[in-house]
Order: sequence, then structure tokens, then C-alpha cells
Amino acid sequence: MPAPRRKAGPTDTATADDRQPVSLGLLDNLLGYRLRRAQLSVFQDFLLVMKAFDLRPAQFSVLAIIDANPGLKQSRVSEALGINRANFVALLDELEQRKLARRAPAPGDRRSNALFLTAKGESFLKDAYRHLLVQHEKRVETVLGSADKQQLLSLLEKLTTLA
Amino acid sequence: MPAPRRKAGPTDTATADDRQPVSLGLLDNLLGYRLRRAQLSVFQDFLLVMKAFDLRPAQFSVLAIIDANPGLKQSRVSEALGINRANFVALLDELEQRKLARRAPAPGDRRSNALFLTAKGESFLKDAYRHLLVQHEKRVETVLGSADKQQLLSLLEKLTTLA
DNA sequence: CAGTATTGTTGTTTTTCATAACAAAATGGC
DNA sequence: GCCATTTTGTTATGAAAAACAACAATACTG
Repeated sequence: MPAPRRKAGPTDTATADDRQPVSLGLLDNLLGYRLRRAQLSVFQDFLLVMKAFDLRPAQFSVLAIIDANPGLKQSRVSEALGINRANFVALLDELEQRKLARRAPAPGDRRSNALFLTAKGESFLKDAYRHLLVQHEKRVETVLGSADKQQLLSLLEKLTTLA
Repeated sequence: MPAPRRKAGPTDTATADDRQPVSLGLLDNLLGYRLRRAQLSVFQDFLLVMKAFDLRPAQFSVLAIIDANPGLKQSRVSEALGINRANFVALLDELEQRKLARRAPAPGDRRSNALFLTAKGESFLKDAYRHLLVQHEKRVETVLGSADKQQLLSLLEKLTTLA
């Protein structure tokens, strides 16, 4: 088969060409799609910024909840974060191995663990949060504006009550 | 060991009690956390609503992009959706097996595939989208209000340019 | 033409997430 | 107090999502 003459020009088909921007079509006003892309971007930035602390979003959230509710039972912590309790075990194991959190016997219930931050965990969380504010949230507010950020937070809160 | 007297009253420790609501602590104004929870809720609702069509969010997004950009090359589709091209293969395979999309030879490049929806794929997408509007987005607007939804979409768009 | 880059694909690994099962302990009916 | 049921933490397992490396075929560039 002879090589067909190409270089026929960009208008010889009705199909989408290469250089023009891709249309989002139905996705354009689909909230779930926009939400996912935004969340991915923010998490990616979070991950980058917190690489210095070797801390992923889920780990940070666990430390934050325990910090704000010391002594809370394990099942209540995982429930508050929407993490099922089976998957929560390994997550907590690692935080405990790193001496950031600890399981203590829950008063009055020998099945349960009451969770606490260690002293190291408290200062670690404080440092991590400060770093996050300066490096991460600052960049978020650069692209959003701080009034818009508050607005966005309240809109997202409404959404979470959906399911 | 004798059973210790319990029922000592809720104020005998300084630790968090059971029934009171769990504080979010540092998570309260952390955008990434709120974003993730909201996205999970919306995807969960999407999944529930689209169970009738056996269509997951990623699959829907692929159909929508092809529909809006017929003939676009495979690599450009996956790139537009932020899906790496290796993982895109199986995704597209399934849509092709279901006769919703098809790979065609790309004019002028024998490496590439130009992607199209089949006739069945077009009507399927249309039906799915209509169903989605009625069952899913309607519920979203119930909790948000339609003005707020537009506001939210534009805020999210800004965020996506972050990473 | 030679070297380099791109495209689609396969294979592998790592996360993430949901589910089932289980032992120990707590709870509630009676 | 006894027995059935429920809760808690845990292990194991599998599905789905995502990242990475390698490769053959093809395209591009000097």
C-alpha cells in the first residue's frame, strides 16, 4: 500500500482536532466532576507540602480528631471520619508505632480503646498544622481569596449532609 | 478481681464522653477535608442513582468527553480527564465491549485511536444524563439552591488550577 | 538515515475501600 | 443470674483506583 499523501490540512475531517482545547461537554456543570478534580488538586498539594512530615491527609485527620477529643473511643473516631473501623486499625497502628498516638484502656469498657496523642504527637501536629497553614492554605487563598474560601467551606458543609 | 463499681457518673474523667458531638478541631476550616467529605457524599449519591445504568463516575466522564469531542485521540481523552493512559485502556475496553464507544483508526497516525460513541452510546449517555439531572442534581440543588450551585462550580474551577 | 519521542498496551505494585468473620466483652430481657 | 443479642477491635480477603516501568509500533527531527 502506497503511503497516502498527508498534510491534507486541518479541515479535511469533521472530527476534533489536536490543538484546540477539549470541551468538557456534559461534565461542564456536573458538580461531582468539578468536586473530584478540585479535591484531587488540593490533596496533591497537601501531599507535596506534607512530604516533609511524611503525613497523608487521612493520618492528619486522625491526629486532629484525637487532639480535639482526647480519650474518645476508637470506634467513635473512625466513625467521625467516615473510615470504617476495620481499615482504621492499620492507620492507627502506624500512628502508634511512630509514637504520635496511643491506645489506652477505656474506663468502664474493657473492649474499647480510648485514644490520646502523645506529647510528641501534640507538638508534631502543631508543627505540621503551622506548616500546612503557611505552605498550603496560603496558596489556596492565593487562588481563591479568603472571603471565597469561607464561602466555599459553608457550601461544602451543606453538601456533605446530602448522603 | 472484683467487678469495680461503675456508673460513677459522666464527670469522673476529663476525657471526651460518648454522646456529645465530636469536635472537628483543626479539620474545621481545612479545605481539603471538607472537599473530600463533600466529594464522597456526592459520588455516593451518583453511584446510587446510576446503579440502574451500571455506570460509574469515571465511565460517565469518558462518554461525556468523547460525546463532546468526537474523534479525539485516546491519549488526549485520558489526559483531559487526568487518567493516566495505562489505566485508561481497561476503562475504554469495557465501554467498547458494551458497544457504547469504539476505537477507530486515527487519520494520519497509525499509532493512535480516534474515539467515538456508537449510536447506542449516544442515546445511552443522553438517557443517563437525563436520569442524573432528575434524580441526582435535583437533590443537590435541594440542599444547595441553584444560585449556590453555580457559585460553587466557579469556586471549584478556580481551585482545580492549583496543582 | 539515525536517534528520539509518542501512542497504546501489558504487567506489576501500591493504595484505598468495602465486606465477612471472629473472639472478647457489654447489654437487655426475663 | 442466665441467655440471646449487640458492640468493639481485629484479621483476612477481595474489588477498584491509581502509579510506574517496560515494550513494540509508529512518528518526528536533525
